[in-house]
Amino acid sequence: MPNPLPPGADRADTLVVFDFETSGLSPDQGDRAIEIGAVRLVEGVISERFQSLMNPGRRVNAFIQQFTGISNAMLQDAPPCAEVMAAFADFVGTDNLVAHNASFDSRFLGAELGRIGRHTPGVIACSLLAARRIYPEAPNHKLGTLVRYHALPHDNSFHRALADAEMTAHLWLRMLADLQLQFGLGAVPFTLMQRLTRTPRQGVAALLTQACAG
DNA sequence: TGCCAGGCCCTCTTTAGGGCCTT
Repeated sequence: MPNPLPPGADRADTLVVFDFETSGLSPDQGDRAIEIGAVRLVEGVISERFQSLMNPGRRVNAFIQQFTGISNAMLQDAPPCAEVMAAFADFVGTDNLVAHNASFDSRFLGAELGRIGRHTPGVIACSLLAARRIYPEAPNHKLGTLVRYHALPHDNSFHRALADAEMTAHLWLRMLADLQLQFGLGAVPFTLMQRLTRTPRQGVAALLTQACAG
């Protein structure tokens, strides 16, 4: 179901978590999206899923095919990027967004939507930056490591867009739950998570304590 | 498991360098 909350509702558990598979690391170097996966969270529950391969109009290299399991044959039969991204923009609507290492996914989101004259008005938060602050003791902050570290649900389908988006959503919800438990917060505001990811590590406890008191 | 880039973040820093993350 679409987000039923009024526009502007400040909840970190109601948004769209998304992930791209791409032909490389930089849209500025000609790399394109080849798959997008997303889940909509509504008050902490996955209510909708979005997934599609997309044909970038060029072949992807052997490394990407091996890394993602997405072959050129699969992409040849996929709808074009423009069609998929238009549908994704409609799916997102005005919701806020979350991605793991959002600086990467937001660059591709902006590049692909820019090609079709669309944009998503919501703000993008980063689960990687949040995890570095909430779990500084983790072995590292790769998505797969954090999923295993917290024994979060997964089906071993790493590096596919929908699977990674679902794992990111579970990680995000786990972080919200841990903050609620540790600091006695109610529903965690999205704006608080944004501030968290911009706060130096040594200032995180003070920020959350202040949020709890306020 | 690498390269391509770019933002974040730590430190043997700030007039910089390099590791971590993403595909």
